[in-house]
This record gives sequence, C-alpha cells and structure tokens, in this order.
Amino acid sequence: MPSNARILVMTTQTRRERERAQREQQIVAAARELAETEGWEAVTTRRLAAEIEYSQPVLYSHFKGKSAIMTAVAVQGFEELADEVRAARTAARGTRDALAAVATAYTDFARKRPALYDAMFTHAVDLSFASPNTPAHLRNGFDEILQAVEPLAADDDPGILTETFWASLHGLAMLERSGRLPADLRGHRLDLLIGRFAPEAT
Amino acid sequence: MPSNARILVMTTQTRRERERAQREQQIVAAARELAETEGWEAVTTRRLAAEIEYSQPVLYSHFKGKSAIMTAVAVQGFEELADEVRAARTAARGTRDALAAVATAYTDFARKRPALYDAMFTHAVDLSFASPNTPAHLRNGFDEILQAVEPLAADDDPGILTETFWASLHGLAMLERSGRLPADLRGHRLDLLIGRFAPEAT
DNA sequence: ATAGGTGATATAGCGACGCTAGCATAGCGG
DNA sequence: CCGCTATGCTAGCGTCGCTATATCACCTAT
Repeated sequence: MPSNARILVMTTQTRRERERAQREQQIVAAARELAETEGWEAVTTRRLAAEIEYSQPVLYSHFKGKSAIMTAVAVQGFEELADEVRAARTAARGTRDALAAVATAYTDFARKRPALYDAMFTHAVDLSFASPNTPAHLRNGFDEILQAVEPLAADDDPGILTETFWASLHGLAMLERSGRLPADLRGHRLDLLIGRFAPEAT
Repeated sequence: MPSNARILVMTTQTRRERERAQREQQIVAAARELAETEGWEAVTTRRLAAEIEYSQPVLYSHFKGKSAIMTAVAVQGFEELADEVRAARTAARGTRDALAAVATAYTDFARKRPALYDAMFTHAVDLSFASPNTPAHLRNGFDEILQAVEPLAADDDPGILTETFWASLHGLAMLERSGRLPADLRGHRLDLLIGRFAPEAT
C-alpha cells in the first residue's frame, strides 16, 4: 500500500531527523559547556566528538567546521542575553532605573558567562550584524537596549545613541574581564556611565 | 695580558649582545608586519623563523613562546598609541576639543592598526594592568586620556571617569571593527559620546 | 699554531590540531 | 530476500607550537 508505505517512510524519516536535530543540539551544548568550564582553547573537535560519544567526522555532517559550532553557541548566547536584558528592563520603574537595570544585566551577563560572551563578540566574526539579513535573535538584544535608551535621546538619534551606549557597556565588560580595569570599582563605573546618559534622576 | 683579554672579551660580548638585541627586534618587527598584512592567524613560528632567516628554535632562545612575541608587539603598540593620543591632545585648544581629539586619535589608531590593537587587547591577556607593577608604557596611554577627562570630572573621581570613557572608546573601536556597528555613523557616535562626557562647549 | 672546550644554531621529531578521503555496515525499498 | 543508499568509522594529511639532540663554529689557553 503506497499510503502506508508513505506513512512509514515519513515516520522513520521524522524520527531520524529528530535524532539528528537532538545530536546537533548535543554538539552545541557540549561545546558550550566545555568552553564555560575549561575555556575555548579546550574545545577541540576530538574532545567534542568524545563528549557526544561519536567519532570526529560526524561533526562535519552537522557543521561546516569548528567555527560554525562556535557560531551556533554564540547564537544561543544572543538569545539568552536578550532575555536577561528584557527581564531587567521590564522589572524596572523609571527611565533612569531602566537604563541602569539594562546596563547591569548586560555587564553581569558578560561577567558571569565569559566564554559565551567571547563566542558572541570575540570569535564568531562571521555572524552578520546591522544589515537587513541580520537574524532576529541578534537584533533582539539591541532592541532591548534601544527601549531603555530611547526615552533619554532628546534631540539625538535614538539608534545611534543606543549604539554608543551599547559600545560603552561592551567596552566596560571586555576591559573588566581582562583585568584591565579594577574589579572593585565596577559599580562606580556603571554609575558614572548611567549618570552621563541619564543625567537627571527620572 | 688580562686587561687586553678582558677588553677583547668585552667587545665581542657587547657585539654579540648587540646582534642578539637586533635579532630580537627583527622577530618582533616581523611578527608585527606579518600580522598587519595577513592577520595574526598567518603568524606562525615557522613563518617567523623564515622571515628572519633563522631556524625555528632560535625564537625560543629569545622568547618563552609565541605568546611572548605577541606580547612584545603589544607593548610596542601601547607606546605608539600613547604617542598618538598625546599628540592629538596637546594640539587641541579647549577642554572639549581635547577630549574629542583624544577620542578620535584613539579610535583611529584601533581602526588603522587592527592587528596591533588586537595584540594589545584581544590577545596578550598576560600583560599586567592596573597594578603597581604595571610597566610605564602601559600606563602612559591611560594617563593621556586622564589628562583630557580630568577637567570634565566635576564631582566625579577623575580616574574612574577616565576608565569609563576609555572603555567606551574601546567598545566603539571593537564593535566597529567587527562590523557590528555601521561604519558610516562612526563620527555620529563619537559626537554623541563626547556630548555626554563634555556637555557644554568649552 | 693547535688542541680543548663552550655556546650557539640546525635537524628531526613529538603530540595535538582541524579537516577529509575511503571503507564498512546497517537499514531501507523493491 | 537482495541490492542500494547513506551513515558513521578508521586512518591519514598537512600544519601547528614546542623541544631534545646533534653539529659546528668560535674563543681560550697552551
């Protein structure tokens, strides 16, 4: 019977595709966990293969190469960063509070997930940005910051001001993480930055 | 004759030391040039050895490893960055102009020498910073920015404010270089940043 | 001038890396 | 039940940073 045969084929196909998708997620999860616990230099294709209990070449049937795996991890990171920034922003009351909450959430994310943040911004340069074909998850984080900055833009372009504020947060996160700024003054620096972008207590 | 012998030994010693120092500089220069023309991924120890026309192991009689060579390049970069920022600052008239000049000089440096800037901030994490034993060249650049920021500090701590401003410049430079901020709005972003740190036209 | 000693340089190789070619095998369709 | 497809494996290629060992040139002292 063709209909039964088709259904059978379909189900085994879907099962296989499901298993394939699961394994792909396993790879990404293993890469992320390994990077977060031992750093990206410990993430090798052999190590990843051992982690998912498959041989090394199967990675290349899922991803074009190691950098594609890192990019997949980065995409996960962008989703989570957007979530955390959104949560912080919506929980805040006033305009200035919202900006401070966003800034704190952002830098906290970078500090608490350094390997993930590295994948997003230091590696994975092939990820498109600020262009029409930018994936949605990549824009979401920016839009969250935009929401907090926009009320403070006054005569300035909100988008450009958001870019500037975002860059400041990124710079703070990067320099702090490499030990180039004293860690104990982190709160002071954030306060000063907020003060410059939201002068009056609103 | 012991005196003649000593003198002979000294001169050959000093000649050797001079040659050694020259070769060491050759290594650093080769690494820098190779990185600036083909990127750091093209800088391999074999490639460097070929460039200075010596065998690979001689590199390890000068430097502990490849990362030490990159650190040496980074130190050169810090010296030059400090020079350029100082030149820009001393050429400026008013307070706000000085801040703008410093900001432009800094981001221009990062944009025009991306490989050098990468060595300074993305690689070479082992370079000590913000600690008592920080080498002088590393502090000079910071002090230059401090000179421009200090008059604008008002009630805020000048050092912490400088750290914050510096981080903003660093973030702008990094995000622009990876294509995450549109290049054509670079001037706009700098203007907005300057406006936030030096509100009134002084 | 020459033998002895010392330091500097090169050859060769180690283990690990990202990645790929080619083979075996398991599971499907007819 | 047979043949095909495609999936995953073993093995290996070229390159990486780095090092152990050998060789050789040069300086010292007789």
